[in-house]
Amino acid sequence: MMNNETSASEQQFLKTYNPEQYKRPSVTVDMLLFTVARGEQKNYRKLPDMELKLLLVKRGKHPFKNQWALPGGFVQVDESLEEAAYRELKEETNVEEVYLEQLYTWGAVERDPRTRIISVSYLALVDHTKLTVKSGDDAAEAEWFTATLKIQEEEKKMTEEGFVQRETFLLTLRNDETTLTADVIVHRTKIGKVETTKTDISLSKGIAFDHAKIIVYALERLRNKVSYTDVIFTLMPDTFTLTELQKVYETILDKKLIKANFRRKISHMVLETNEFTTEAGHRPSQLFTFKNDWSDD
Amino acid sequence: MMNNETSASEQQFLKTYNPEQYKRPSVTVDMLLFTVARGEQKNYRKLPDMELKLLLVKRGKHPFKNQWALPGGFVQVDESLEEAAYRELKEETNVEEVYLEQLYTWGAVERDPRTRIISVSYLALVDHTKLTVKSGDDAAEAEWFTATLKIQEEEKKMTEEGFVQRETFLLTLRNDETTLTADVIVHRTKIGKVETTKTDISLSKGIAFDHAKIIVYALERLRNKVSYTDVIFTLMPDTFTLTELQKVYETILDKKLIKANFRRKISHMVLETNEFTTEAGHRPSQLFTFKNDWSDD
DNA sequence: TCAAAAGTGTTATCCTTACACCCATGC
DNA sequence: GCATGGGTGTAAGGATAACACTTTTGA
Repeated sequence: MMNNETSASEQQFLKTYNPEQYKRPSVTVDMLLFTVARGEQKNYRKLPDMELKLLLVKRGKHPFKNQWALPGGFVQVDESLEEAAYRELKEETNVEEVYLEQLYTWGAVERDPRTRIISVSYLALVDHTKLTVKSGDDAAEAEWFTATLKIQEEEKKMTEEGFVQRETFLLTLRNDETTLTADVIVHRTKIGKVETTKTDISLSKGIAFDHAKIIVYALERLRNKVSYTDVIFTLMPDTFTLTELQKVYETILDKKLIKANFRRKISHMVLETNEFTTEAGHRPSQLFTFKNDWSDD
Repeated sequence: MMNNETSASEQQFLKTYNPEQYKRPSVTVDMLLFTVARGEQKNYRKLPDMELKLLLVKRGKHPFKNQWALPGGFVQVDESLEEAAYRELKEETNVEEVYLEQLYTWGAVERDPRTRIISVSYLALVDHTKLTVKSGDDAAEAEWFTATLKIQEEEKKMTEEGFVQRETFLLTLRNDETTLTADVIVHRTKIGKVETTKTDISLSKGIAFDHAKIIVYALERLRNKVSYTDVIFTLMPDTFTLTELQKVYETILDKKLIKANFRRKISHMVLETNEFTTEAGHRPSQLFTFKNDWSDD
């Protein structure tokens, strides 16, 4: 890191150097890459649940050594944010088809104990059947964790001029080997027209930096998006049964749905195929595909 | 700017200086501050329209000298993004009660012709009765412009694997002295699971940088937000008539609403007062206030 | 008197919700 | 046979959209 010699370009740089201008934050891109995969099958009849998976990398150095973090890296001067995001994706996986959306930009001063870092977070959704995670070539080990977000407590008090709300979430990221957890408390306050949201991590086991916050934010965004867009299909394989689709909705929304109503609601977004599942221990079910042009019917 | 002397802290800095690490983007915060104000009254009976106003500052230096830009500035190392946003607001106005929300982070490489800049944009909404814009003390002149966004053309073609969509917007920012316009074209493409949005400014008269894009983005976000939240009330004075409220909805949504239906829909979000308007050239109308606790009924 | 807006009522239609029922499979 | 899921029907309640009508004011 230290450098005693002075190169020509460095000389050039020093000529126009103004110390004040470098007292500025650096920018990283952090990636929230989600997929869906079947959980374990309890018996020959019962269908497996669909689990939501998030990719994390193990940190090799301090701070937060041996804890798990979101994949990410610095944005270079010659690449746009989207390019940096795609670069991150390519570094970790072989993704070709991916849904990518900018989530939020995190800018608290003490986010990173070393220096001032501003992180632009991106949500990426992929179909697990089209995906393999690269391994080995990067020093960091990357692994999938099953993500669950449960609301523990919710409290809302109305005040003279607004309200004070507190939601307590339990975030769990589980693996064959590892279980990471975090208690995340979201404080929402409204005084007149001023609305403030403050998110605290009251306890984080094994999740580096403020990444538990970011993951909770992403999961909440995903919950919202799923109910008013068709993003869910970016998580599905080319063909799927309606119950599989329903189960993905259910894990993301963390809520049971009524079959008949669910099917009516999504019927205009899917297309029948002539294929059926077999040997499932129960009546075969028809396979469907996403109907690209559902929005104009 | 140039500096020939070398201070102690600078010496210290140079010891650990690594030129590569400074090839990094700088971060600014850009502010989209909106209010609502009554337009001109056509005759003694007719109610004035409600106009959506945006605050812009005139650029004093190159690039884009004499063009109008969003108020904004660099994020310092010792302040969070929100702090930087509030600082910007305070620099331009006397706002106390303001709704503030992070919009989007803009990161194209050539956004600023001078250096690489990443801008985090914030949406701010204020009630104009509580607001005055500071003037004089800053070199830049700040002024309010009436913002209108009209869809000129819309085209959507379905393809094998997705669609190609093109929307053409005409953005107009009007003042007593100045009229700024921009043609903004939003290309939305979907190929399989990859959805891309590319926004181009085909013609920008008097609006600096890529700020026309950002303003269009903000107006679209405002349109969405208004239809599923209660943000609209952050733009309203303490008391208002239902027709005033309806007119604000109509200018933001750029769409006429049916009175009876509108009133039913928002009835649970407002509270009657005992006051009425007078001397309006027609039947007096009751004044209402925002009902803070509408969400739990 | 009358233009302009304030304010309310009616109806058809659609969407949501909850629940009930029958069907098909493979061990 | 039966557990498990596949698949459909019905009815109540609520929200939405379009339209029509009455009331009140001030120049």
